[in-house]
Amino acid sequence: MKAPLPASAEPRSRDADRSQLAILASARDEFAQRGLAGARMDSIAARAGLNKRLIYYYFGSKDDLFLAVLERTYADIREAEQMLHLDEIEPVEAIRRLISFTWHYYLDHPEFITLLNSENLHRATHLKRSDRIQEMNSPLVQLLDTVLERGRRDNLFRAGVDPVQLYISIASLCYFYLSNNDTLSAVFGRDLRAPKAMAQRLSHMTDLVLGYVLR
Amino acid sequence: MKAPLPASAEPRSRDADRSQLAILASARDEFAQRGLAGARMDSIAARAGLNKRLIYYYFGSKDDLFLAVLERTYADIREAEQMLHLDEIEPVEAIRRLISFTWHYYLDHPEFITLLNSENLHRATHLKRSDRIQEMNSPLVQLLDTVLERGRRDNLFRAGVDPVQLYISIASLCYFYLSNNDTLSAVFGRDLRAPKAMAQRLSHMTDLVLGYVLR
Amino acid sequence: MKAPLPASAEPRSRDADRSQLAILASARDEFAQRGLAGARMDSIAARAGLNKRLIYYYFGSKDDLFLAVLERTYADIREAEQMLHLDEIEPVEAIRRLISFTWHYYLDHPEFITLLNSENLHRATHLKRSDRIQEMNSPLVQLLDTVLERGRRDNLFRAGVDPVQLYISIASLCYFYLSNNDTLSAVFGRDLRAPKAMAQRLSHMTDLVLGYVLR
Amino acid sequence: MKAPLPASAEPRSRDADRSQLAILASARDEFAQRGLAGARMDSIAARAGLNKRLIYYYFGSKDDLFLAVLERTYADIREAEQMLHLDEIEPVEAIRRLISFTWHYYLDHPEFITLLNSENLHRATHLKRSDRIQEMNSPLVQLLDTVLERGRRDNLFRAGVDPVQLYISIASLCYFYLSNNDTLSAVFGRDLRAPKAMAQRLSHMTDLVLGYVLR
DNA sequence: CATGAATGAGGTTTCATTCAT
DNA sequence: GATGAATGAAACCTCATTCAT
Repeated sequence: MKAPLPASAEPRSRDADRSQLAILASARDEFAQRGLAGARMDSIAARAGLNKRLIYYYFGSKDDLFLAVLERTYADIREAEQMLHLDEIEPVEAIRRLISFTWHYYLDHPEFITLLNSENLHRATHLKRSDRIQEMNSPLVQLLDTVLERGRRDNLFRAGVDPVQLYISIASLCYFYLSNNDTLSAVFGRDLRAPKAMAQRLSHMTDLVLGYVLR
Repeated sequence: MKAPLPASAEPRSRDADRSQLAILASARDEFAQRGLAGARMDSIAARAGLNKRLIYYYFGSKDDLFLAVLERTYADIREAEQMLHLDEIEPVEAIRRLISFTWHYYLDHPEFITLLNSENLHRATHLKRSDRIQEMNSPLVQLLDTVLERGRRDNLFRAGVDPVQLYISIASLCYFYLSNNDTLSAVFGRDLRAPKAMAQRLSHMTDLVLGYVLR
Repeated sequence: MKAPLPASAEPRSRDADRSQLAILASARDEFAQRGLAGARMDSIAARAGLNKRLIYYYFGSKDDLFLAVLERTYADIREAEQMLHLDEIEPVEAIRRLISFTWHYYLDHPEFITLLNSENLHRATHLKRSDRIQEMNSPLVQLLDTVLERGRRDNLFRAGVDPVQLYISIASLCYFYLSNNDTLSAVFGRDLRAPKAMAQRLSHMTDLVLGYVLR
Repeated sequence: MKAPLPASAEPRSRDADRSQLAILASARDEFAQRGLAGARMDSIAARAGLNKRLIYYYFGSKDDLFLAVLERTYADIREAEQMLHLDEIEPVEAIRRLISFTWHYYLDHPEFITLLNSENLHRATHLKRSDRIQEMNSPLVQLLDTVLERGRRDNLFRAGVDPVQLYISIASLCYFYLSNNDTLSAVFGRDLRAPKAMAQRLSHMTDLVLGYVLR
């Protein structure tokens, strides 16, 4: 999950690229762990093993850096989604795969959740400023639409299911359980992160969604 | 939405209770708007119309104040839940009412969402320190269990539904849509807060859950 | 050493006297432990088990309270000195007794040392303001003079010993060892508070002074 | 007396060493004048002509700065002691020189006394944390031992004199008179700082110590 | 490309003291 | 006589950012 970030476009200098990537990676971790206000530019520099001044040289400001991290975060998940190939498998299996993918992606990328929470606390002000905002729209919604359509045509799925709503619901089910795990565990007095609890959750979510879409 | 706590009064009130409540109310708003790290003690004092020193006099520190706000936040929702009386209505209606309540409570109490997000960013460290943590457990889980049981006995509901999982799922569906509304709206390029979208969401969530629990 | 302070002159109210004494005692301990700047009015009130406002009622301000503590501290040692009766014993024994008394008084009253250090840090500004400053002059200097005179007349002691200088020297030897005990122990790497070290110190001081005054 | 550390320079010096020395020098003066609790970081920065933030940049905290000042204070006196060469002169003269040096060092370095008093008020907690504590042990104790041994071999000095005790006693006699000068002057009602009084004191101390060590 | 030095503004917290009863 | 409530000033310390090399 904290694998080296892939290199960007045209390389000017190996060192420059490496430095920028190191900053992005350490910024992602720091913002994810402490939130935007809680993150420290000093910590980001220290984590990256680079001078603080360099962050400003490459990214301009804390907020701009945060946006850069967000953009990369979205790029990463969109890239991972490319591997799903929901259009190549049968509808029920496609639904299962989408739930499983969403679940495991959030699980493997906890920074995704806390970064989005931070951005939502800020009313998406950074994202709205982004030039690449249209690239962030998931192609999965479109794909899910065709999956639902195929399922319905096969008389398996119910009609009238909105793919956007379903996509959001699947995200909801996975996201909330993980994002609120600590408070839920504290309040319920049990460890919702235990392997058994995790398996039960995935199973429940799948039952819930399939119970709904299947006729 | 900020009803339970009375607004701050004229200064020099010499009314300890009123001062504490005013601080709690303004702290709740400030923490909710800016997060724990982003909140400013100065702003909290100003919002409450009281001297900053008084916050420390009554609450000790920023973290202790945050915990006090969390405790009250949980107390508020638990109190609201008392009104639901899920045990007095028929199972399908009870499910509908639970979803509707959850949805509208989050809608009317946006601070609930951001406060919990802040606490989860901090791995529930404040809550774990609370003496009243056991009081935060929702009685709804127990009630939901009896609802499911009644539904099953009437041959309406499927068997084997875990009330904890279902309770979390209903919370998930409502919470995520609202908590991530800004980023979702930005990325999808449409206003998910529009009245029509909101109505569709409530309808979808109800269909989803009922589609699952009904045989 | 922290024995209840003796009651003052005309009693108005038992409670009033008791409160004032409690404040003085707790102030003495707080000032002694933390110095004037380091002492906290809150702590003094808490130690005394009384309301902070009462301190101002009785003593006016932190500095005035400090002076009150100093005055009492001097009064205490002057009172203890009354018991010495140096004029009733033979000269050599009188010298021994004076050294021993000084040593043990400082030992039993560590607050004496730190309070005086605090006042010296402040260039004796409080004492100079005191009305009772003349009462603080030790009668021992006068007594020591007669002791030295008797010793010289008996042909035991050398002539020309200034009683003020000797009085200060005896105080020096006892005071410094105790006041600087912690830094000395740290630097020398040995525990100068150990019983054996303490006994050796008293013995050395006695030898030093007697070695000087005896012909 | 404040010689060793160069005075602060023009701002924007961009000279790390000079800045650190300027901070140390001004911190030494501020701590010496007001004690640890009474010292103000603002004053230290102002005295040094540097930004307050820089103090934290270089020294971390008020307590760490205080320790740095203490370490330098000890280093300074140890360095001065190097010049004494007690092993190169005859025993009686060596004793005289040691007393005179101690007296004049304290006289020229009043900060030495108040800094040590502050550290003793804090039970040597800073020193105990120091890595360089062993460097603070005075080589004079060892030298004094050989002086005493030589004097005894020449049949001049008495036997059985503990060099540690004597070293401490000499320090006591000089230190206390100066450290407690203000309260003593106030109580005795005479100016113990007057040149004549100062000369008498040095003379008395020398007589006292020599009267003891000489057979 | 890279960095150590430096800073102004502002952060949380503390303090002696006063107010109102 | 006694107290809880309240405060303005200032304390220590932190932060994002810029300077100078």
